[in-house]
Amino acid sequence: MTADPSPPVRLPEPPTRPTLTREYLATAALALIDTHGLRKFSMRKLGAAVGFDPMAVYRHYADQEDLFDGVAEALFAEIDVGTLPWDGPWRRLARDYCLRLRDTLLRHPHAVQVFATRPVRSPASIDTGVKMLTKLRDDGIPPAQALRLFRCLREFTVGHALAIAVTRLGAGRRSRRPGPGSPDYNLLAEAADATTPDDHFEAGLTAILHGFEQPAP
Amino acid sequence: MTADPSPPVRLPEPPTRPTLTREYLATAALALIDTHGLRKFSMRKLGAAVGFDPMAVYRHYADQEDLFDGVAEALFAEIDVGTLPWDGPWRRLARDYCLRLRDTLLRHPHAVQVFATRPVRSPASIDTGVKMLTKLRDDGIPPAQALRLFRCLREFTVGHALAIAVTRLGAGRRSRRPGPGSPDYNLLAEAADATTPDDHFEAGLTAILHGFEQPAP
DNA sequence: AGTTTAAATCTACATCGTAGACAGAGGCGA
DNA sequence: TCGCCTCTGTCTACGATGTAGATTTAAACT
Repeated sequence: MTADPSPPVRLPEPPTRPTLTREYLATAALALIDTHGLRKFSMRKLGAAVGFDPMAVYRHYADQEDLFDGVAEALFAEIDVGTLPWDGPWRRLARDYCLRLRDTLLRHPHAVQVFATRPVRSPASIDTGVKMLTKLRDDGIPPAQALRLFRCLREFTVGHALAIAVTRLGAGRRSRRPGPGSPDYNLLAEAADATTPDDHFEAGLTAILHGFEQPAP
Repeated sequence: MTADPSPPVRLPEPPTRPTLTREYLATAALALIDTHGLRKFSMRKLGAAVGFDPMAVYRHYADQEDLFDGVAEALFAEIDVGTLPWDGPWRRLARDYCLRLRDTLLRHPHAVQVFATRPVRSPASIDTGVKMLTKLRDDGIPPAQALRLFRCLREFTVGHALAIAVTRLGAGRRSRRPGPGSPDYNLLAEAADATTPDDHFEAGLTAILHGFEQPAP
């Protein structure tokens, strides 16, 4: 070590900084959003957070909209659709897909609205759609009807995740819920006390899944 | 006119500029968002658009978040729940409520995400909730179960409106859908051609409405 | 009239998204 | 090997933006 004459100090490890990648930037952006919230996120902070120039991101994404598309893609990738029960009955497959989607989104409450506010058209997403429709068709469900079913499931699931994320994050920002005995303790407050904010989700899934059993007349 | 000595000129009509109101600001903000998009909206533009100082808005709303709460409230008011068929069967009432909510949101595609990303806790919204639960309870549905049902309906409806608004606004931003004959014309594209982006909505409502018929065991 | 108070205005600041010019490094044909 | 080209990252710059704070104006009340 001390024998090397020319450089006065050999840094212990040039901390492997090859180049930036779209994928890496997207996941880094997601991590930033997770920890500091969507409101505080900025392109410059992302560049700085990964140890590059604040403007470096623009070499890989045209603008913030483009970056957020990448974040949505990263979220979809996290669902890991490959490990879904593709060989089981289609109803279970669809149900598990929705549960996974919900869990994934709720793991990133600050990023849910990024996912919810854009149509995800990534190849991975399209492939999954094709695979789903193919399976349902093989089980006798016409693709058009299957697509309608999945649109329902997806909109419900995303709407649910968004609602849950938003109430969890915004908790405390507004008035507390009235407790029993308060003049505002109405039927709604009473019912809210008798439920959890999310104990309707699986029932909703079941309802949609069963409502689509019989094909359109 | 000319006899009045003290003011040199009497303006023909002081164009009725009394003071700003929270409500007026909220609807003006909604109008601005409608015409120029949420992205281009700013607090200063709102102040200027209503003919006041750019900073005037902050006298009535603490910050942008607060303003958007007001915008969501204005959207809810536009549903005009008072004219719903409160005397008909509850299923029809709930269905019409969802349809109205969807139509209202889709009339403001740029503002849907403002509505979707906050829990609306306005008095008007709470009153509606109480009225709904009361009606359902009178029809034999336990309030907790009714609340679960309405959460499903609401999340589905908002999720749907958001999805539709987002695809309509973003149309053209990305690759066109592959046409028949293209190598990418897969089962998904085929099914998409056989459906409209929203012809599943009413079926979804029906499914949820029927799935909740039998109370939890 | 004088005083209190709310509403509106003005100034100021840090930050943001993004455009555009510039720099170094690696590849590649000559 | 040389010169060139392209790709990535850097730097500077500009016009907004959200919001804090001091200041003015006008209305309301005593």
